[in-house]
Amino acid sequence: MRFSQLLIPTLKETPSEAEVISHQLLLRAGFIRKLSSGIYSYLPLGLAAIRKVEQIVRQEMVRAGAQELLLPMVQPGDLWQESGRWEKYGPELLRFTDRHGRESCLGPTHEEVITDLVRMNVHSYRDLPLNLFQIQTKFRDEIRPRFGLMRGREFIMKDGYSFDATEESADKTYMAMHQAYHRIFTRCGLAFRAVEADTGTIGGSFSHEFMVLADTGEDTIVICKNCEYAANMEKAGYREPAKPDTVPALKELTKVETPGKRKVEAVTEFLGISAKELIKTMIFMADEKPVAVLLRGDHEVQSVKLANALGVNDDNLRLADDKEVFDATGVPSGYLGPIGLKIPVLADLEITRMYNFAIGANEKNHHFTNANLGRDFEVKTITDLRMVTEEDNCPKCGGALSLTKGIEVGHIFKLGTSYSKALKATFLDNQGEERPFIMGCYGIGVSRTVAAAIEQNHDKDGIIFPLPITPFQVIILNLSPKDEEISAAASKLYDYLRSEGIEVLLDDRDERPGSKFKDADLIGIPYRVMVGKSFSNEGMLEIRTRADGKTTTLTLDETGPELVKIIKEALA
RNA sequence: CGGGGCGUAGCGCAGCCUGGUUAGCGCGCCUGCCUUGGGAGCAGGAGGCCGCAGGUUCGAAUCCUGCCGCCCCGACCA
Repeated sequence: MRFSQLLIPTLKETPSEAEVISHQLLLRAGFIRKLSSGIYSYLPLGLAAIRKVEQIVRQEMVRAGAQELLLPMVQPGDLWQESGRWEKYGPELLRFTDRHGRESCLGPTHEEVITDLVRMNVHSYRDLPLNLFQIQTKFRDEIRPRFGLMRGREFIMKDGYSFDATEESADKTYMAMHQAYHRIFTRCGLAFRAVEADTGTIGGSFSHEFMVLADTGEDTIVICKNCEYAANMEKAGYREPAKPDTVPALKELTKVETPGKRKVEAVTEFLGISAKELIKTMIFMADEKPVAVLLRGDHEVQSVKLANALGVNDDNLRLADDKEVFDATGVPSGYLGPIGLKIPVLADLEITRMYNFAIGANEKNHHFTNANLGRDFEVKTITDLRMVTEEDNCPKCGGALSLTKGIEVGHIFKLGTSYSKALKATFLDNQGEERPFIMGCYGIGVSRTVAAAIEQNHDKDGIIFPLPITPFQVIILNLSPKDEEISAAASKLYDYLRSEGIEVLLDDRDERPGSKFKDADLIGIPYRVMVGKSFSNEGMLEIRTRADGKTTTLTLDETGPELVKIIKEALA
């Protein structure tokens, strides 16, 4: 394509609305434009990058045995009523009524539709397993869209759904998808980790998130520095340290006055102890009923772990406010402790390794010191309820853990039979018995992947596209469009590369060289060829790689084949 | 939804506090000259319902009220 004919509205300045780097660069490089909050138009370059990712996704899905179809975006409310999600899904589901008064919605995901399709058309184990996917624009009325393509309301997603007859087969499918995802993100040239994710209240057996490692990621993930272990915070475990051989002597429980000392920091400072020698008592409202949670002073609650321990939905769990705390315990917050508490109490595992610790006395302005579990109070439910820290060790190998940020670009999920049961989607097995399909679902945020790639690959001058997902592989800069000799050389190279199947952009604009260099860097095309002065003087062209700025000087006849060679090798 | 911030030319901003002629600046855009290896220079030019609607005032971009939009922080997710 010729630059002069493409819509590439680059910007010299950064629009103030863009906070993260991918958003800024996508805007500046003329890849996207915002229409409305969380809704973007994809301009030619942006679309080209998206298509590249789509193509990789498509190839790997098909390679893994999935087949592509395309499902409707507008979906009848009835189906969602049937699955029970019309009520459950919440305001993220954009609902509307059509002219006949039928309730409808824009598809944020397609479990209902695909399950309906399969239940109507697949009836025998002989037709299984079945793995279907689509690449489509999704709409989720996000509470807060942000970061450009990273979290839009409208976004392009690959969603796949599998149907198996047996657990073994379903697990095999899951593994195949796990591998396919691995290949996809590797091919996209991204640094990523597959992390274990929480399966939530749906109760599926396993789930992995594919996270691109980037500082601007919205999620914190835990990775082992030593082995392959990786998990998100909701799921991350740790290796329990060995119990000390000898239990220290239990000291006498003592009530001390701690006037006005409510926060962990204030209490520990006042008592002259560390936060590791104090147990804090937090009150949560679970389904609007109060529960107390015991944690070591310096630890933080992991709400999903807590929700799972309580058997409630994460959405229905929140920290109690001061009034609720007082109503539930009769004690103002800040002086709570497990001794004599009338509401259900859960404790984090860590407290079983603590002795002679401080706790609230359930009395205003008082705490206990030298409290001990078992002697002074009992807790029925003791389990892992906290955020993992970098002080913890890997649950798999015992190595050091590190917390890093990631962008979730893919999520695979073994669903089991929750949807097939709800929608009565069944088949006959080889014994003639009716069984619900065992399902899995597999998502990839395609537009988000492009944003994530940019987060991971850029410098002060702009984007540095990985070759597999770049909108163009080569950009030729005609530095003197008015010079016939130079223009002819640029065109010749352009034609040659195109005939070799190379995706090439020819900057034929009547602009000064400086602007062309800047735009080429900004757009991030991996290889740049300069045709200018050195061609008219010495008959030489320069190839420059965007990533490292290295240049090679070659003749016109050498340049084309050299580029073809480099690109073919890099993509092999 | 809770908290914070912002709406002035395509983009980035000043002006607003302390109302007063024709609303500025940089970039971009158009024309001409000139220039051509890292966003040149000169000259000329186009482009604004100052987010919208009310109100106060002789007079509102500026003060007041309401609404709308956008961005950031939290809970959600590909």
